[in-house]
Amino acid sequence: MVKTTIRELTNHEAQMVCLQGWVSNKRSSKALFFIELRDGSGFCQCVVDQNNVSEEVFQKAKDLSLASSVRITGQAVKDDRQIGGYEIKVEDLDVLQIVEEYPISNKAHGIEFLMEKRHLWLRSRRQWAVMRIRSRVKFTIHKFFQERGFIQTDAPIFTGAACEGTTTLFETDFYGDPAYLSQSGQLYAEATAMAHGKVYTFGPTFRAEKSKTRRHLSEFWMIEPEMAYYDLDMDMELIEDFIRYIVTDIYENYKPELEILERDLTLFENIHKPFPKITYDDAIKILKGKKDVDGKNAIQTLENDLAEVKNRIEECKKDIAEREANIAAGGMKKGAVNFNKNKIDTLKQEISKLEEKERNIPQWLESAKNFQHGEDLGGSDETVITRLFDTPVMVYKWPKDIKAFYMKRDEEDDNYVKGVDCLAPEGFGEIVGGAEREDNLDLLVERIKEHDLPMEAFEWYLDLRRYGSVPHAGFGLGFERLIMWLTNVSHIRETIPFPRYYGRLFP
RNA sequence: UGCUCCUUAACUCAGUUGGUUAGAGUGCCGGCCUGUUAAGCCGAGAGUCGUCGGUUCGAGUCCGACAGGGGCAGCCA
Repeated sequence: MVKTTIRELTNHEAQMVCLQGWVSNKRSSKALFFIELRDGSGFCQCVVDQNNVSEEVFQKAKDLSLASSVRITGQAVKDDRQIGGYEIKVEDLDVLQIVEEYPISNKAHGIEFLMEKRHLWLRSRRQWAVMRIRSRVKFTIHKFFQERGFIQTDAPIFTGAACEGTTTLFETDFYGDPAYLSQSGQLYAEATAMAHGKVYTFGPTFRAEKSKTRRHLSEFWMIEPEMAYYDLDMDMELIEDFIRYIVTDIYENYKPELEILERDLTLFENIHKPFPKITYDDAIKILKGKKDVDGKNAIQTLENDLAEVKNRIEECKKDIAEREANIAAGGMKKGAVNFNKNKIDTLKQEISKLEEKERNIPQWLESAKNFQHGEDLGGSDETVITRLFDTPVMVYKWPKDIKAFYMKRDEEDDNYVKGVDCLAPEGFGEIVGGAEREDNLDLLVERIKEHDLPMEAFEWYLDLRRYGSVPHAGFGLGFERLIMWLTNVSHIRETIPFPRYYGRLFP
């Protein structure tokens, strides 16, 4: 008998093994118990057969409850019906603790309840899969940059001033002086890039905006590469290689996790295609329906969506009415009545979600149709544009007034800057924001004044242009947004073990 | 911060134009079933209807304030 983990079972086929874990589900019949065990490395069904075990072991199996901790000894048997491909024929059980009543059942829970129980929720199958992917992506990011000669450098978390101005920051007391928690490491990355050539930072970032949306956190992680002697084109090329590298790695190595998450794999299968690169001006034309993408029109697509939603609401209502009539007619068995009542509840919930969409889509249409050149793309605008693509899209050459002060002016047209946003497909929206940086001292000073930023706070930054200024570029990637996109979880709160956001500081 | 929807059992939700004792499913507990994948079937227990105030003979239901949550927008990653 050998102590092992579920993930390692493939090396112990037909052998006696001992697994140490927790009960994640239990099903029973008269002489059989199916115990779904998780041990951190995976999930595995363990079968307790009355004919195979002692009376005592059978009774122990009967007493096991959800989340109880247990050591299970038995034979590892290959079974293709199981998710991990193996099953344990149990011979002995060693119970460490029987749990009275585990708060999280295998049924529906709301996000608020689950967040209160986040410390337990992390044990659930989907959360487990998300955290494994998070870990892998973190590793792969380091691998990507290290393989290409980048040096990882750290930006400070306490800062004396806002890096980019506008954002709301968390204020702390730093030996009597106000200090702010960092909202970006980019400016510091520019400094270390002038020391090492190619660098990246990977650290936590803090924003004190009172945003309660599925895309925002108060504390999140950012990756910010910065490269000396890079221009915007090289920057975009790097972004594309980087995203393709990560997506490919997850696709090739994390299929079981993607399966648990029920991730549609279209994204992963299309990732080899070149990412379209379009200018801001073209993006606006697409948004306003004046330019099609592969024969798909943005406004038309949105109108079709709305019609589809309305149709579906009607279908649901009809279905509900029929089921209610059938129940009222009588003569139905209790089980069938319950089934129909459940179905009606499900349909009602679907309707309330659809009605939310029905309220939102017309607003998105309005926003798209009335979009004025020079405005920044809003969340819904990004959704509208990226619905039309099946790979990430690069949008570059932005009006200077809506972008940060440090972006380099476009040599061809003074009104634009050499910035780029990488938008993820399937309506997801922005995951990367990057730019070639302004390397001319006078122009940079001018921009700081235009943005009304405190010049003295940027003196050290201006030194980078005084002493050996070179063209350079970089980008910033929101780590949790990337994970959210890869795993397709509905809320960014699920992509970090203990999320911090407006109204949430515990657990 | 603005708009909008919501708060009823441990969980997810029904509850019609205000009217006796408040409904279901799930979970927990008991029973049945030899292969289940959110198993199934039968049974039992479980509620200060978010808080405060108002209208009314009567409020889960109507009105107001407050608190908390979801969605969207803004801000952004």
